[in-house]
Amino acid sequence: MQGQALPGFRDFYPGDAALRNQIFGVWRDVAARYGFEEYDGPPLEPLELYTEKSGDEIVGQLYEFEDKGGRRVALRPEMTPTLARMVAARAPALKKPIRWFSMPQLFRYERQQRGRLREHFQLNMDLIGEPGPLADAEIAAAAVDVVRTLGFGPEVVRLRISDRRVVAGLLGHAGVPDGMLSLAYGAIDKIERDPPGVLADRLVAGGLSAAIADRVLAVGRLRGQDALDAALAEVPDGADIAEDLSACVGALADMGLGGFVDLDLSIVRGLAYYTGVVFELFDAGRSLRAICGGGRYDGLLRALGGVDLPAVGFGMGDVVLGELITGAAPAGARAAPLDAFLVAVGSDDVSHVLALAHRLRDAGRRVEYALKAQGLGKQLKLAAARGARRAVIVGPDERARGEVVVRDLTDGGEQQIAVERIEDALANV
RNA sequence: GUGGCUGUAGCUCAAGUGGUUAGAGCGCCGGACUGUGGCUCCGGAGGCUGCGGGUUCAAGUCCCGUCAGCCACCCCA
Repeated sequence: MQGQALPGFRDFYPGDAALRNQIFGVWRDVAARYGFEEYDGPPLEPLELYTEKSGDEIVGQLYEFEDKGGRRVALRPEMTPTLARMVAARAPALKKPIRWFSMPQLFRYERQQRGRLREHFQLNMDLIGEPGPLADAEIAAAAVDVVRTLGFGPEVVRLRISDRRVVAGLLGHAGVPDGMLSLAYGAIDKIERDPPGVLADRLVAGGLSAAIADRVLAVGRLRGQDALDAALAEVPDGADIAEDLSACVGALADMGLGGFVDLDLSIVRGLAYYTGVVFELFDAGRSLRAICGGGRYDGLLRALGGVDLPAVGFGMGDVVLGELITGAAPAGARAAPLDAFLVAVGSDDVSHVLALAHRLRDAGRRVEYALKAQGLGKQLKLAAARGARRAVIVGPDERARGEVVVRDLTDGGEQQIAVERIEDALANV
C-alpha cells in the first residue's frame, strides 16, 4: 500500500463526503434558524495570533512553519482568535448582540486517536455583546438543536451544564484560596476519570488541606438543581451567584429542552478563559468523546482583540458527531439517487439518448446513461445499481412513434410517454 | 511527547507448536442474458502478508527497527 493521507488527515470517499455534507447541512440549517450569519477567515494565520495570548504550551500542538517571506505562520487550531480580530476591527459598526457562526477546518499536531484527528471541521457559534443568561441559553439550545435535528433525543444525547462562578463560589466557601482555583478545577474536571484518593492526593500535594480537598471533590460531585440548592443554602450569598445558571437552565426548560439538561458541577472545561456558564454535549452511553463544548468567555475578546465585549459560544466538531450518526444508523448515507437512467436499445439510439439526457439535465433532472454499447439487460442492471428511480428506454419502435418507455424500477411498471412530455413524467415522484 | 496492543485482497476475516502454490464471504469485472434490472448459477481479476533488516534448510507465523491504526496518559476541539 502506497500513497495514503497523512496521519490524522482524511480522504473523503463519496460515502464520507455524503456524511460530511449532511452534517454541514444541519449546521447551516440550525444556525440559520437562530438568526446567525456565517463568516470565515484564513486557514493560515500569523503564529503570534496564537502564541501571544493563548499560552506557549499550545505552540507544541500547532502546525507552524516559516513561509517563503520569512513570516512565522500557523494553520489555525481554533477559530476564536480570528473571530476576535474580525469583531474588534468592526466592533463599533456591528449591531449587538452579534450572532455569527463559522465552519472552519482546524488543525492540531497531536497524536491521533478515535474521535480526535489532526484536522477536523468545527461548527463555531458565538453570541457577542450580551452578558445575560438568555444568551447562554440561546447558545446551549442551538447546540442541542443540532443533535435534535439529526434525530437524537434526550435518551441519546445529554447536555451537561455548570457555571464557573458557582463552582468558584462554592470552592471559596469550602476554603480554597483564589490562587488555587485552577488546581481545584483540574481535580474536578477529572472527577469521573480518576479515583477519589488520587484526586485528593493531588490536591493535597498542591497545597490544600485534606479536609478542604474532600470538600472540593464534594463540590464536583454535585448533580441536579436540588443538590445545588442545598449546597448553596450554606453559602452567604449562594442564591445570587447561581442566579444566571438557574435562569439559563430555566430558559432551556421553557424552550422544551429541559429533558436534555443535566446540571453537573464536574463540568469546568479545560480552557482557562471561561468565566461563566460552561456546558458539554455527550452521548448518553458515554462511549464517545464530548460532542460539543462551550461556555461564556467574557474578557477574552478584550485580551485578544482589544474590544471589551461579553461573549458566549461553542465549538462542535464533525468527527465525534459523525461517529454518533454512523453508530446510530450503520447503513450510512447513500448517494442521492438518480431521477432516471436512460437506456439505448441499439447503437442508433445512442445519439437520441444523449440529446434527451442533456434536455433533462437542463431541466434539473438527475440522469445518467451507459457510456459504452451494452445490452438492454446490462444497462438496466447498472440503472438498478445506481439507485435510479426509473429507466427511460429509447428504442427504434418507440422513436418511430415519438415516444419513450418509462419503466418504474421499484415496481416494474411501464408506460409509453410522448418524448416532449418526458420532463413532466419524471417530475412527479 | 510517553506506554501497551494490533497490522494478511477494496471491505470483514481464515491460514494447530515456523513447513512447500496464503484461502473464504461480501464487493468488483465478465458470461448464462444482443428489447427488460434486482435473484440464481458459472468464470475471472485482485496480495512484495504495512515497510526494512535479522534468526532458520524453511518466516504471514519468531526477533529487532520503522511506519501506520487502536487504547491509555498528556492535552483538549
